[in-house]
Amino acid sequence: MSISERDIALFFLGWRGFVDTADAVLAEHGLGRVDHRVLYVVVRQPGITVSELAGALGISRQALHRPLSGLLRRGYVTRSASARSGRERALSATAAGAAVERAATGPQLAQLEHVVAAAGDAALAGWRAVMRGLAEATMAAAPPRTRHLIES
Amino acid sequence: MSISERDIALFFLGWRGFVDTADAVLAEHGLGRVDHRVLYVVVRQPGITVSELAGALGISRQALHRPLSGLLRRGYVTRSASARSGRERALSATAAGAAVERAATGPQLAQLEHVVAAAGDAALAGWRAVMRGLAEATMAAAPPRTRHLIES
DNA sequence: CTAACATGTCAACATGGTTGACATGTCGAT
DNA sequence: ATCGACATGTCAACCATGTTGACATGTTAG
Repeated sequence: MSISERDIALFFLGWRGFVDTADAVLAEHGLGRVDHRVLYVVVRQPGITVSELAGALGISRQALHRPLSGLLRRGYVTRSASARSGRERALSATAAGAAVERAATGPQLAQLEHVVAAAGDAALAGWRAVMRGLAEATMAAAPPRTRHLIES
Repeated sequence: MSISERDIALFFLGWRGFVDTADAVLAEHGLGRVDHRVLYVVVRQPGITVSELAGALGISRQALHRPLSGLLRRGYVTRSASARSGRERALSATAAGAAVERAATGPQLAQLEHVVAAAGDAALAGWRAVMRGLAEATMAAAPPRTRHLIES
């Protein structure tokens, strides 16, 4: 068994199906994909700085500015002084922010559970191994906080 | 073993690593991600119609118009009368179009091969099973030609 | 004190997508 | 033969997400 060109289509279609699941929920809250990604990281890495967050998402600080401002304005994220340094800001999710993140992430987890229930635990292990491998290259250039997202 | 929240991050990072691989090549040719997707499908489904292509990519006919015009102008894709019906157009890739598609897809296949060489064939089988499951929901609403992309 | 650093913010622009509207040509059914 | 449904081409206005470049402000380290 070896790699087929179809695996590329499979990857694309699988990713699309997965993303669509969250999009449906996010639309009800007037949020976009970026907002979901920001909330996802901030919920799991409370106290993360702006630069670290931008690095984890793989976008520039300027690209982060608009969506982050929106989340701050809606009260989903708070920005406070960092404990380490006064020039850094510590970002955290509010209860409301964590709730909306959970609302978007939950269905995705359920979808994965459903698929794995049919495919088996061995399939999940294989899926993780391949995904880890693919993420490696990108991870090397990413800030430390990024790695925390997928490691214990 | 069960689904973890980290699997979502793993999925995102894996997808990003995979897409970045093709992006690097595409940038050298002055093409974008859409162009790659269009070429990928057209190469594998020669004679596909405009509507079918839009459906397979999951975008509107209007969204397809700009990138497709560009690919026609550059001579990567041809548009001819359909054999079935005079109101349909049959899209096909030229030799140049197939070449640039191969240049972008090749490194992605190599990356997958590399990862699977380390993770093992069982991991690949598991990865495919999970991806197939995730693609299912989306596939149901997609045109028949879409399914051909991942089936024999 | 000064230079490096983290941040906030604005502007101009690229890419990829949406909906709506309208014209053209073709096919099928009456 | 006409008429409606269909596939397409194309334009416009707009949205979401990203880029680079520039510049201001406050903070920390040497």
